[in-house]
Amino acid sequence: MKYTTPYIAPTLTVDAVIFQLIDSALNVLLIRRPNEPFKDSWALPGGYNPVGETTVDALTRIIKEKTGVVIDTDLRYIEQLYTFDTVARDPRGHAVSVTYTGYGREITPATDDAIAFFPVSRLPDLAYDHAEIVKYAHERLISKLSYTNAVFAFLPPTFTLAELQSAYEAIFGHELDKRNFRKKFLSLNLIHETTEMKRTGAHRPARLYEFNTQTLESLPRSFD
Amino acid sequence: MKYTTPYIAPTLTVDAVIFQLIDSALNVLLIRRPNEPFKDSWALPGGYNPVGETTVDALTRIIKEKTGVVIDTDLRYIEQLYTFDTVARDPRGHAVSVTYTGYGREITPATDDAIAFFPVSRLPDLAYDHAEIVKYAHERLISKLSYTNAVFAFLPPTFTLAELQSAYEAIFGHELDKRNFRKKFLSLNLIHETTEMKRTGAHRPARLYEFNTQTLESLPRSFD
DNA sequence: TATACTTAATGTATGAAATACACTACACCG
DNA sequence: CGGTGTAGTGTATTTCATACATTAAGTATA
Repeated sequence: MKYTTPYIAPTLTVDAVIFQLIDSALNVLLIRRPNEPFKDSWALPGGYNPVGETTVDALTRIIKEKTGVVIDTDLRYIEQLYTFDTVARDPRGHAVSVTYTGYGREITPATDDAIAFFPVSRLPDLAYDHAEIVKYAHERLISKLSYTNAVFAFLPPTFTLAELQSAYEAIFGHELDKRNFRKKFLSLNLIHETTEMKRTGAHRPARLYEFNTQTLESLPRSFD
Repeated sequence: MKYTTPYIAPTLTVDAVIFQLIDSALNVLLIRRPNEPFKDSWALPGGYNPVGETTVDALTRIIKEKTGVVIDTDLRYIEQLYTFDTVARDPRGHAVSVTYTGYGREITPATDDAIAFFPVSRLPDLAYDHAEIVKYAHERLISKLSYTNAVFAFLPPTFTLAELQSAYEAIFGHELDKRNFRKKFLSLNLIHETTEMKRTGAHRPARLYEFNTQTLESLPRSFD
C-alpha cells in the first residue's frame, strides 16, 4: 500500500432476504423504513456491521432487533448471497452491503405494521437497490432447489407429496406433472414415508413423509 | 440503529483468484508478501478498499499495481466469489475481504521473483485463509464450466477440439472420452468451424474452431 | 515413392432418464 | 349408498449418457 492519506473504510452493512411460503406462495420479509433516506418505503431488514462483529453475527443481532425474527431458530437454512457495493447505492455515502438469504417456515415476526411478509409476485417498490437483491435471491433459490435438497427448509417436519410439489411450484413459478414429480423425487432418496396420514376434508387422506436429513445436500442429478 | 458508541467499520479488502492454463495445467496467480504479517509467504494479490471506490475498481487498481496484470484487458471473465469476514482472519485486526475470481489466457504479470503463477495441484503454503479461498474458487470454476460456456475465457480465439478438451480436463482434474466429448460439445452449438487448420508436427492437422460468443451464457443442459 | 509415425476424426449399440399422458382408490359427507 | 374431492399409480416414447476401436491425413525419412 502506498497511501499518503490515511485509510478510511466504507460503511459496511448487512441485509437479509428471508423467504417462506405463505398460502402456497413465496413471500419475503420486509420492513417499512422509519427514517430517511427512503422513509416509509419498504426495504429488506438490515443494518450496520461494526468492526469486531462477523456479518452473520451482525445480521443475527440486527434482524432480531428490527423484526423479532431469530435467525438461529426461525430459519432452517441461511447462506451468503452477494456483496453489493456500488458507491451510489446509499445516498448517505458509500456503503457496502453483504447480503444473506435464509429460508424457513412459520416465521412469525414481531407484531408491527412496519414488519410484513410480501408475496414475491406482488412486491411494493423497495428502497435502495433492494428490488435487485430480492430478484437475485429468488434466482439463487430457484437454482438451489434444482441441485440440492434445500426445499426441506420450507416444509414442516412431515408433509405430503402434494405439499412438497406445491413448494416447488410456488418457488419455480410454474406447474409440475404430478406423476413425474413423484417418480423423480422419490428416486432421489431424500425422503421416506412415515406411518402417519394427513386427513383434511371429505376425501382420501395423504401419506406423510419426512426428510432423511435437515442439512443441505447436493443432488446426484438436477431437478426442474 | 441504537449505538451509543460511534460506528466504526471493519477494514475492507479485496483479493483476486486469477486462473489461467499453462502447459495444460490450471494455474493461479500469487505474490510473495514483502511485509508482515506472513512476510515472505505466498498470497493472493489484493489490498485495501478505501471509501469511494467500488470493489472492482479497487481490485483493478491494486492488481495492476502489485502484479502488472490489467483486469480489463488481460482477463476475459471476472466475477465476485464470496466475502470472507471471520474476525481473526487478519492478525492486524478485523478485515472483511470481498474476493473475485477471473479467467484469462497468456496473462503476463510484471517480471518479478515475487509474482508467479503456480499450478493449483502444487500450491505453496498460503498466507491468511487464502488456501481456502483458492479451493472455493476452483470449485466455483468447475461448477461454472459445467453449466456455462466459461471455458471460452481460457482459450485463444481459435482452438482445436483437442485443446478444448484438454482445458476441461485440466480444470476438472480428470480425463474425458474423446468421442463423447466432441459429440456433446458440438451439440451445444457454442462453437463453429473455421476454415483454418492447425499444423503442428508430422501428423494430420486439426480443424480450428471459434466460439460463437465471448460472453458468458448458460447451457441448456449441464456438462461433465 | 513407399512406409512409418503421430495425432485427428468418426459411429453404433446399450442403458438410463425425461416426458407425456388418464384412470382408479379412498375417505368423508349428506 | 351415492357424490365429491384429493391421493395415488404405470406405460410408451424419446432423448441423452456411456462405452468403446478403427480409419484419415499430413510429415519425415529410408
